[in-house]
Amino acid sequence: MPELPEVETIARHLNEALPHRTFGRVVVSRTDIIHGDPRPLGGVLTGRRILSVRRRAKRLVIELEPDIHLVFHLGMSGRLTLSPYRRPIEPHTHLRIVVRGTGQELRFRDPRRFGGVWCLTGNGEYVGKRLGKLGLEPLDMTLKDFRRLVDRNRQIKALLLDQGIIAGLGNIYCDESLHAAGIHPLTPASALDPAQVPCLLKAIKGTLRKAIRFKGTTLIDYRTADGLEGSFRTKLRVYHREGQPCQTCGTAIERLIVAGRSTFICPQCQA
DNA sequence: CGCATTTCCTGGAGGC
DNA sequence: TGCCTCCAGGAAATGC
Repeated sequence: MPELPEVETIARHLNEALPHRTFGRVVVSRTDIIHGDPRPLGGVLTGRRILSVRRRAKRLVIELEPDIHLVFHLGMSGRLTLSPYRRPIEPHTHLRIVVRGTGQELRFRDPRRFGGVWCLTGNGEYVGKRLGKLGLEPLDMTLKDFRRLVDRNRQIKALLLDQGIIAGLGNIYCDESLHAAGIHPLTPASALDPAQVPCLLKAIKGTLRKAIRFKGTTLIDYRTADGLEGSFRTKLRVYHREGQPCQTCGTAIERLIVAGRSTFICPQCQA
């Protein structure tokens, strides 16, 4: 489940390999995952020089000359890899783009198709579905920003998951951050103790930074751009650990449903 | 408007 | 072993 740390990991890798290179042949195997500019993707991308690869929220943005932004959203099962172009093509590979002079190609694969690709040209007039408005970057939030955002009567976990408010957190890092801050996910945000707000912000930033250092969390599908697993899974304190002891107090981790999502808590630390 | 719930999709897990 | 059902989740769509 690629969230901010996973997408950041992939973006950093691609930003080492791609800038100053030029895109070559483009093969689209499923047109319905491509949005934005309605022209055939090859016509837009082939021969264009790559300027940079960045992350915004859970999205990865490849900027090309002139004023072309290719946006990838990995959804739930999406993978974006740089692979030798002779390597066998895995099932559900929807898009391949040769990177000239490297013997490699960029491959976008997404079995569940919750993700997608947006080709934004000019002023980005043709956007299409599933590219809504984004809230603040968690790592850039100030305490003042955060206090303003959490001042509403809504379950804190649902609020943290809302990409229109804070953009980049998903199920794993919400649960980990709430545990680190000792906050129950059902707590109404506006009912947080004043001292808990800076604590939660620190927990969010600390959790994300640590996860980036470990190249993200691989549970099933996620891989780095060179196909490797992220190792933050071994650092998880609550997520996917139902029944196992809390590493702080030894109490068994419990699972509940919040905002329609599996949610893992320590009932002792997050009372 | 604001918030909660449902829906989309496939592979893997588990029951029998 | 094979067949069936259920579940995972990001975020748009729908419901209240």
